[in-house]
Amino acid sequence: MNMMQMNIGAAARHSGVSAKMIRHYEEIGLIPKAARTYSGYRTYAAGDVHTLRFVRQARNLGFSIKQIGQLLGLWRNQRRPSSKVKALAQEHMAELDARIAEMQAMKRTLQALAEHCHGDERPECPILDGLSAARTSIIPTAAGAPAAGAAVRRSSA
Amino acid sequence: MNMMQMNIGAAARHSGVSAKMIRHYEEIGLIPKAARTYSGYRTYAAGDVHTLRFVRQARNLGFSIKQIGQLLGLWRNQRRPSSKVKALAQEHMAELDARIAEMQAMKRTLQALAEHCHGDERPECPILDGLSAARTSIIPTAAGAPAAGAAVRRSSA
DNA sequence: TCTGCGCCTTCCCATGATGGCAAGGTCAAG
DNA sequence: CTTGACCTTGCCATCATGGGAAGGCGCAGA
Repeated sequence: MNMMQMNIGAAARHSGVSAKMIRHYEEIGLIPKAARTYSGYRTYAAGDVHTLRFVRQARNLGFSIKQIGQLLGLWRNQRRPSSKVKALAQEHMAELDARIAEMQAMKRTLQALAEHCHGDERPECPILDGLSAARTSIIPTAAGAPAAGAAVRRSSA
Repeated sequence: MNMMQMNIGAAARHSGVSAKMIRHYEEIGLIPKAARTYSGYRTYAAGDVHTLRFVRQARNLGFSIKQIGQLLGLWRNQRRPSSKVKALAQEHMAELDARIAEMQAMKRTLQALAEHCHGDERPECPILDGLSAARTSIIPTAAGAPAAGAAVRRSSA
């Protein structure tokens, strides 16, 4: 048995990246096209799985696909300056900070409204009052955030 | 002039919700279908704009469209128990906390890796080393988070 | 050898919230 | 009437991911 070559399912299991996403990453050019068996099956070697693991780790840290593409380029480049990698990481950390700050601002506002809500059978509710208030006061512009319309919203669940 | 009735553009300006999104909200049933002029233009009264403002404030606090639908229902229901509103708010705050914790975990891991990166012209880089490490250690499962594959990712910006 | 099961392939659709563009109708002012 | 601003609908794109269908491949057991 040749453990050095595996099908996409095994590569998915070994890398933690779903087969679905492996195909997707290949399609968008994030990773090189996989070798194929004569009948069309994609085959992966240990090195390919290593790359996939790298991608997954980067996703776990919240890097975008675009950023991961850059990271992969640096990873493969033996003559990269580590300053470029660090810059990429710091840029991403700044994004994280901005999003964290934005969500914390939401949380604070919500908390303030909820604190005064009795939360009983009566209809009076400062939360609804706050939401229907004319003022734009709500959301005090999270420090250096993407202004009005943007916002963070959903994840994936 | 009848300030009580306006076209979608004016409603957008007065509510802070784009015309595009107003149509979208109507289409998905979040808000009732707007009245139309005989030639097909949507018309909005002050009350409609108030509703739109409510929706925007809720979006600004990060509520999902689904949750906003529930909030609107409670808002319109004069016999709502404030406990339901509060529960909705607290549920959302918990989601926010989870996402904040997840991103903070990413930030911490990234920070730890970056701290040891020289960030100069040399290729050695603990950040890349960390990403290519075999360990799954990266991302210490943010408290009560959507496990492995999920994660928070992008906003909009 | 036939059968069946599990894996693989591609292709299309959906999510959530939003923006953009295009083709065409409407309206008010000049 | 023309012009320009505004409206209409409809389709496409984003970002990362999952779901499912329809059909091919490969191996093992009867």
